[in-house]
Amino acid sequence: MTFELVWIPKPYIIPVRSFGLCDRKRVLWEEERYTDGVKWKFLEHKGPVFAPPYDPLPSNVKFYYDGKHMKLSSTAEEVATFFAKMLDHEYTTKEVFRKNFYKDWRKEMTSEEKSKITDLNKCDFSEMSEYFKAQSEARKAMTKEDKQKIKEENERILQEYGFCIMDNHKERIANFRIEPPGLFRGRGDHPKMGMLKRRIRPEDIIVNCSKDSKHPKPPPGTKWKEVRHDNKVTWLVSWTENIQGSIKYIMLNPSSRIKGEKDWQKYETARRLKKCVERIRAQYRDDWKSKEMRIRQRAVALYFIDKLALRAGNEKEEGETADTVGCCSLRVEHLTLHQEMDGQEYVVEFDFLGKDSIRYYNKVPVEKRVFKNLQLFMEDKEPEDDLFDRLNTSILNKHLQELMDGLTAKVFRTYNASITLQQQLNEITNSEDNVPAKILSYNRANRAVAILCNHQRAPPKTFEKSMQNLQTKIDAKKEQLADAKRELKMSKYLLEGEIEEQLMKLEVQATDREENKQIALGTSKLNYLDPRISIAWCKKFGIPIEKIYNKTQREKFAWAIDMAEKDFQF
DNA sequence: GCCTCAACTTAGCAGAATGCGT
DNA sequence: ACGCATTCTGCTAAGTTGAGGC
Repeated sequence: MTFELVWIPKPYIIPVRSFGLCDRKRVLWEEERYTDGVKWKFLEHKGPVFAPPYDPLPSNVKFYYDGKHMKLSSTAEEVATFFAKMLDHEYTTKEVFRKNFYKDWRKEMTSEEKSKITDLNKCDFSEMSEYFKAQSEARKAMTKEDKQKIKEENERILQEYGFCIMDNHKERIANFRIEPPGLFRGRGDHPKMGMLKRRIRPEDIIVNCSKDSKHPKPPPGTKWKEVRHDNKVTWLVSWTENIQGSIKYIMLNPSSRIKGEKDWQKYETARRLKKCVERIRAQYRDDWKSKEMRIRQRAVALYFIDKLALRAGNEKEEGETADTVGCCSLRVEHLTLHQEMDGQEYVVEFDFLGKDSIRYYNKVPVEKRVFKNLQLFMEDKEPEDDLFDRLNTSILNKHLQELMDGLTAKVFRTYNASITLQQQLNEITNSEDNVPAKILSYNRANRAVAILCNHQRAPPKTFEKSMQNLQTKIDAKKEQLADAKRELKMSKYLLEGEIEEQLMKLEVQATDREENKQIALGTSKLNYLDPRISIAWCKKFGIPIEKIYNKTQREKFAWAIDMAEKDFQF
């Protein structure tokens, strides 16, 4: 997969090799393409910003064990403060959380502390907790000047550590701050919740930069674990985290050339799928009849991935993470088959926890053949058995690769999300509508995608109240309109028109908010919807892009803003 | 064919920043 | 200008993918 044109983002330093086309307003330059997985030729940065060292509690803030004051060693105290800061959270009451915390906390105690502290239930962190609450209040109540000082200091750190130079471009770094120590809280029912996430030191850090760059310096008196010069990868800094033993990275911001180009490429792959998706669908439908079990399973799984936008579903190590599944890892217990339901034939009821332990619940009528296959796959199995016992993501992706270059399971999610947005926009946008009504249409199209991808959120805590407030405003506006109609003034019609428009705007807002109660639009907007669709739509209907994308999003999608014309179709 | 691991994308949430009505 | 509501941003967990070792 190569692209002749390379998009060059704005903050470039020296436009080397800008001999290519810079046609009209597009900012497309022809630049040397790297081959063999080379990601850059020059990379210079200042290294990470470490978490501030532990600041011990003032002596009047006490910890009590079994009702008696006990002075903790600095190390044990630090870990205790992590717990104290979470005291108001429900999960500090969970058995698993407490058990994991206690086990890891003990490791940080002196032998004396270990012998004294033998029961977490006898530990009283409440004074510590109150202290932190007071601190947080004090921070909120700071004077403007003090707040301004902190802001300026943060800005200074950002300017110093938040940027790097990669191949003539000054680029923003995404996460240049090292994750501070604390207690791990996974999502959902995580077996490792409460474990101590340890402090990262310079000795844990691998720095990646180019040989000919000014290397980042470790803090005085420390050393990096390693400095390497691997230009086949995009990260600047990495370290191994102690909870799962996985590697964490510092990488570039989504606004960077390297991320933007990858994003562009992702959508181009999805557009190539568009050209052959009907062929692929015909194929998997045909495969439902295969005499080989593995092929039938593959075909039904692919059908789910395509129709329901399920994730691939890798196997996970039991006991290491929350019990969640995707398509290939579905178990018999996650499906219920209904020969007939609510007047529909062959209904499959899905109920499982997906990524981030978000529940997927759906009732879907399927083709008779799919239904019969599912019955076959579930025959003689226990609820906890795999539905697709002859399939995994590796087999599936190898098959997909044969169907189309660059095709993997996740491309279907991107494709179906983007094509849905495009179709919805084409269908429901009314060119006669005013701007707020058009934006409601846009949000509805976006919502259709979020529902497809099962992007949920907890309803905002203030939801009911905010709906009420809005309704109050609407009522007031209606009254105002009635008043205006009663009055006989020169400016009557002008005024009426204005109020009607304001009322309409409020009503649209109320509809939008209500429909969005449990739906999260952000994820699909950021990761699944080809931004060129939205930008073209804005241009076509005269909607300012700012109404659709905020500043961060406009930076991330700079490539698309540069290249999409009003007639772009996904 | 497994399995493991590195590298990268995708995800929801909490707290900070901003906006808006009074 | 102030206080609350809303939006934005940062954070980091949790996925997917492909390569490489046996």
